[in-house]
Amino acid sequence: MERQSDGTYIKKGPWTGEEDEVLMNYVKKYGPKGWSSIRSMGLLPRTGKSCRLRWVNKLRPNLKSGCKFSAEEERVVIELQAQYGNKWAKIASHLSGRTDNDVKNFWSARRKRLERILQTPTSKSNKNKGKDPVLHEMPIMEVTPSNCNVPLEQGSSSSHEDQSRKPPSISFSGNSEDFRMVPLPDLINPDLLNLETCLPILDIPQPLQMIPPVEPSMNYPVTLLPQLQLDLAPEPIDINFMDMLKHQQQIVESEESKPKSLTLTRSPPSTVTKGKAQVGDKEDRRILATPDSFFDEFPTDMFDCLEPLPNSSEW
DNA sequence: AAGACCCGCAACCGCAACTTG
DNA sequence: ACAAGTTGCGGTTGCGGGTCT
Repeated sequence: MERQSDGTYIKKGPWTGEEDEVLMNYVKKYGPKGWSSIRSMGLLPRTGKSCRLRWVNKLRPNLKSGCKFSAEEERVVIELQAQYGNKWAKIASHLSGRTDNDVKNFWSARRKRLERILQTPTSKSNKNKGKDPVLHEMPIMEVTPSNCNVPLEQGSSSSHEDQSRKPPSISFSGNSEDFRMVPLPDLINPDLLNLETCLPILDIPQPLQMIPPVEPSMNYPVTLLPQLQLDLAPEPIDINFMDMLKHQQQIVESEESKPKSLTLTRSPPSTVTKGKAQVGDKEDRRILATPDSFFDEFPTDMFDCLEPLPNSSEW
């Protein structure tokens, strides 16, 4: 309780069931408005702000409170965050049953996880060995916005302009000395965290997963990151981000157990592609890894079986 | 068993935008 | 036009539960 200058008290902290009930009754009677009058009417010793927040975040009907974000919701948040920035209310409006607070908390938790994973050196990772022994040191895949197919609103991020001038860059290798470590500030850049949206191959709709693994000798020029080749294996893919990271880590570890000469860089041109993909220099090979170029390499009719994504009103 | 640490979540705070008199 | 009140939003913090040492 906090005493106000007018002698009244304002309660803060967790809400009780009784308070919730009073608030529900108020909304039933007067609608979700006039929040300040709840206190002035003497119904609750809470500020109007507090009442509104409680209603919006916990008492509103059709909320998915306590329910973890699904892979699809995660994907939507990531795409919309890239598009709108930290406009949590706007993003939440695309997700039924989610509040801006939910989205905000989800995003910050996700960012913290990534920062930890991408930043933590092997020696420190022992702390987590009980929780997740698979995650020791992650190779960094740096993906710039220019190779993401996420539509960007004008002015949504000032950093995009600079980054778009750089060539698309994906640095990935099984040899630790080949890892390109990205400074933390870059990692925090949300655009660089959008691995799912930057690598839509990992978000393969179900029918596509039925496609058999691609052989390097096939006629279709295919440009795959090494882990993506493995990802095309018949087993189902969980696009949950943490699972994806674990999956990549397992691949890295299995590759590391092979002779040193076998690195995780993509296969030599002669074994990978033909046509425009048949290039040798580092930079061109990076460009080949963009999502667009990846799909461009498939026969145009192979996506006929895919259902279009539902629009946001259907979510 | 106890303390340290980590993590998710609920709630608060400050500010900006909007509304009303 | 302006001030006061209200609402909405994004950032931050503190608490409680779970896990590890």
